[in-house]
Amino acid sequence: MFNEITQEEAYNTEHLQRPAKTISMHAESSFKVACSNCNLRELCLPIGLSTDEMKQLDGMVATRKKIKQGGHLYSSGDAFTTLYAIRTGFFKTCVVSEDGREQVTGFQMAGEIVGLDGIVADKHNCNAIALEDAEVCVMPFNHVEDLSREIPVLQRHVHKIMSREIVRENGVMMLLANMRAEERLAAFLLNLLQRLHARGYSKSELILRMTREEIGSYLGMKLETVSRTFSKFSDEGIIEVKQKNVRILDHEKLKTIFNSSTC
Amino acid sequence: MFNEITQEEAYNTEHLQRPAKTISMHAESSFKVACSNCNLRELCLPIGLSTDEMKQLDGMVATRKKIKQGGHLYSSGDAFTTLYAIRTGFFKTCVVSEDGREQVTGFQMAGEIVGLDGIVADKHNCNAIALEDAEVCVMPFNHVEDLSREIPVLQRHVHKIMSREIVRENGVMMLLANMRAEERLAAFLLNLLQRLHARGYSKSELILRMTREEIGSYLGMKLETVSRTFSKFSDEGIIEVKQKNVRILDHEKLKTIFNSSTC
DNA sequence: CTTGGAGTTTGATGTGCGTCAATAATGATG
DNA sequence: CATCATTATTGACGCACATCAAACTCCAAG
Repeated sequence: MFNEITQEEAYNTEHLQRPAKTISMHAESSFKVACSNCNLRELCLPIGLSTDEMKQLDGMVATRKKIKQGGHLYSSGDAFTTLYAIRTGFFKTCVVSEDGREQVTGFQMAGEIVGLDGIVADKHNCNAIALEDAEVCVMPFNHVEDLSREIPVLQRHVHKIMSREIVRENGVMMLLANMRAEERLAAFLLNLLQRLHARGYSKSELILRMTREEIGSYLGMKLETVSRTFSKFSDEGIIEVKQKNVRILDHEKLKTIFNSSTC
Repeated sequence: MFNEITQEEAYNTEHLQRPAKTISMHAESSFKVACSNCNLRELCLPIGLSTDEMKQLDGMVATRKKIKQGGHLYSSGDAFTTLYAIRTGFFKTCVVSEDGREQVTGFQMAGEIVGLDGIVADKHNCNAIALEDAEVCVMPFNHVEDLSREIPVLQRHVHKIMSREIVRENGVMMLLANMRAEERLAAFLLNLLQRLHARGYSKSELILRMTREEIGSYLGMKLETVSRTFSKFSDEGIIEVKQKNVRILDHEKLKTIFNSSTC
């Protein structure tokens, strides 16, 4: 039987020293908006910063900004001025073609940086939309660049973040061009699990913040196929699915599906 | 979108009367290896450099390197130390999955930068393979970073190059996830034409440096489908195809195919 | 010249996923 | 609580592209 996963349960595992609640309490508390105080600094910031450098960095975040579920952090065509570090909540980024087709290009969670698409043309190339109520750190890009020139380890960090995005998208291209529906969904789940695990969440259950249609868009398949594939995994005892709640029953089998050329 | 000329590239168009052959002759000549002498500097380098800054930049390229057709500029897993600017020739980059499936992630030509995938993990994530005899400028990444800290306009340029790659890959994701074979091939041809045109080549003919299989890998379709789609375009009087040579007869129709939701 | 291999084209057939449609589950709202 | 909109599930059917197969072109080596 599938017991419903409450948010609290899913968000609270033995690995999690800092549950999300605490983070948002800090945000409301008397602490200054400063990276050096931030619970997410291991995710956002480079390691090996000196105390002085950390102090310099505290100026990087100009303000914080709250976005309601469904709200746009930025939209395609908006002038680009800042990057955003996600503090809480879940986002999707998507491009829209001339004829109106939407393509989800990624899902982003706490500690990840969005807005990099805007640098090349000084305007954003996609929409960033909150999939749940969220809060971000606003980092004016000029400021990031100024600090990068002062702090080489930050400079390298910025380069790595951009390179990581390039490599991620290479992986998505492989996924879209070569893999079948089951492999895509397995890859998607494993990727989400791994990133959530790095944030202290369970390796065996997760709550999907996005709809089947959004998953489908990202994976290049129709929502019906996403649903069917979930059902298939469920029938095979690999996962338990109840709407947005997913429990992983056979992590190994999921991995096998992911990198088997079952053709 | 996918085939849009970026602001940065657009300004080059009028300046480039010289075909690639002239460039490689210069490479053999007595000119010192220096960006300030390079015919491709409008493609590789930021605009608005002072004479002093240009002089500083001349140190960026450590050496040049020739790669024979089929040779690897770098391979997946290789230690990352340098970026490469392509001087002459044509490259493909491709990732290989654990089970051996190859995915072409891009085709690169003169003036474009390869190697960005290596930054995040200090080792390369893909193979870069010459599709014809080629020459590249070797730019040690430490050096690029050092100079970026000195020259803000170079720093911004590096960021733009990486952002451009991210945006390009967003477009490819749209292509792979949403478009049908004809749209993909039309997009591919238009993109190649636009980039070649920015380098002084004809808008109405091109020579494909890659095989049908490589095109197919990039576009997420089988080589037979690539071939059939070429034949279809040919039957419809949109292009003329003779092996690797393609002549565009109806540029407008190609554009229509590209962004029509013919569904 | 001939030979062989790599690349390409084209046809016949199969299939994974899209499309269309009906129903169910869920959450939001008054 | 009832109502409605959104999201998800499931089935029946069709199609775009993959697969399999054969022949053709081109070019390099002998």
